[in-house]
Amino acid sequence: MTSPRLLLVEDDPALAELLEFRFKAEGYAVTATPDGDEALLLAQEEVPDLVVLDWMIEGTSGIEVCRRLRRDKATAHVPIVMLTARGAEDDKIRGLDTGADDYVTKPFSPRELVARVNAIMRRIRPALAGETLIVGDLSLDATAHKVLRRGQVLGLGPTEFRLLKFFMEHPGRVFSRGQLLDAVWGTDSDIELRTVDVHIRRLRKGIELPGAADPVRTVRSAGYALEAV
Amino acid sequence: MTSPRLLLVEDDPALAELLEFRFKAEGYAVTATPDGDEALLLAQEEVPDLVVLDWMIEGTSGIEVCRRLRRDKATAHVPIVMLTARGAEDDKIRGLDTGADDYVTKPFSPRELVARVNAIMRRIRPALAGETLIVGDLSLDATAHKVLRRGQVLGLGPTEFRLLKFFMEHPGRVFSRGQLLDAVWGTDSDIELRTVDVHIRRLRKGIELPGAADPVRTVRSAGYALEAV
DNA sequence: GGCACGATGTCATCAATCTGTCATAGACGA
DNA sequence: TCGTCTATGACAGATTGATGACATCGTGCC
Repeated sequence: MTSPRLLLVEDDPALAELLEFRFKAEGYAVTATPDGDEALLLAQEEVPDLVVLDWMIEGTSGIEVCRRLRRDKATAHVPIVMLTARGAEDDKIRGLDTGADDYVTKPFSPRELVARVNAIMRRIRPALAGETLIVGDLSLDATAHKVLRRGQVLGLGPTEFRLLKFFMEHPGRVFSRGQLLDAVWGTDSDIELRTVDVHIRRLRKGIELPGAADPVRTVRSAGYALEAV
Repeated sequence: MTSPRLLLVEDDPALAELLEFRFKAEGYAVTATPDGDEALLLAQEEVPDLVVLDWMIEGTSGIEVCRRLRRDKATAHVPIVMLTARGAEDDKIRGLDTGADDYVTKPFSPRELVARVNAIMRRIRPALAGETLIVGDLSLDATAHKVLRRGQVLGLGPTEFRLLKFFMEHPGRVFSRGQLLDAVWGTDSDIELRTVDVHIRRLRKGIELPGAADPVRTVRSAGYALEAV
């Protein structure tokens, strides 16, 4: 399993280094930058699993970075943890309303920040935190690379496994073929959109059980979704 | 769509009342109790969408409640926000590690707590956090691409879906056929005005329910509107 | 090296559904 | 009543998704 990718945007070199060390110790793949604009570029290049963002940074301001991350479809759903100065109450709330998922007030203990980030990771990408995903009668253990349906072990190919995992991380949501290609195959893949259809079919075939409804919903002219049930 | 259900566990009557008031104002269906054991019973009876839990409460302690909520399969995935005393750093981290999703340190501003709860709701249940359009007995979830009427799932074609979505974004307003073409088909489309009539009919047929009035209003020589009801 | 095998990406084709237009019947207001 | 505007059923063409087949590629095994 790949480590969860964390983008750290912090312009105090000492603090940045400390946090990078801590997060790496927790098993995160950390990319750090002191600059807001560069952060946006990095986020576009490779979408991180979580962003830790200082409010007061060089270049584009923290809230602006937050807003832009939210505006771009690819990064719109990446959780953001803001680091704010103590007492700036309005800033905090504005941050949360802008789309940050959490904030931590300086000065903070690294342990606290790590605990908060872990809590969010558990919630957002349980598979990355070594937990079992459960949607309807499906359960997927990313660590063991195992998928069960009603207790039955299913045999899925690698691509179908990643596809199902992605669906289970966002149950109910509809994704276009392009989004699925980006998420499951990678943004740099150069693959026919129609190929997604074929893998959807393979996934369906892989998870079908007699007497159980097909949880993969086709949304004409929009894409596919995993039925939340 | 129903309001998100929030279970509030707080034994300070004044604070409990204040928070209950605030959360109700935000559109939550609040159930409040001062007692940890009762909280567990209530949570089993009707699984809430989110729990706000004071660390120091009568009966079973906060962390124990948290642990038990996590242990029970039905409530294992319900987000929990803890209220802790200032400075109890270890408690905070223990709380997060136990499975709480967030905590707020007393004394806190109700606005902050509400903002945090909203942020979590956005993340967890987008459908419950205002990303669902609701007009009368219709509800439309754009991310899941689903339309419900009185809880019934409706099957709409792509164009009817876009048409209804547009209407629901501007309930009550009358739009000419030209405006509808621009908004739903795109400004560069080159389509007969009369075609709108046909899709209005298809939309009506798609959302009709026995015993329910037609919410699409025809305004002679002007256009159509979705009845705000 | 040579072979078997599973995985993967593409195609061609079929079936289902959707769409825009018409012609006609019906409703409404003056 | 008349003229105007809307509702409706039918339809052919266009999209879109499902499916089976196939060539390729890499891996492990002999």
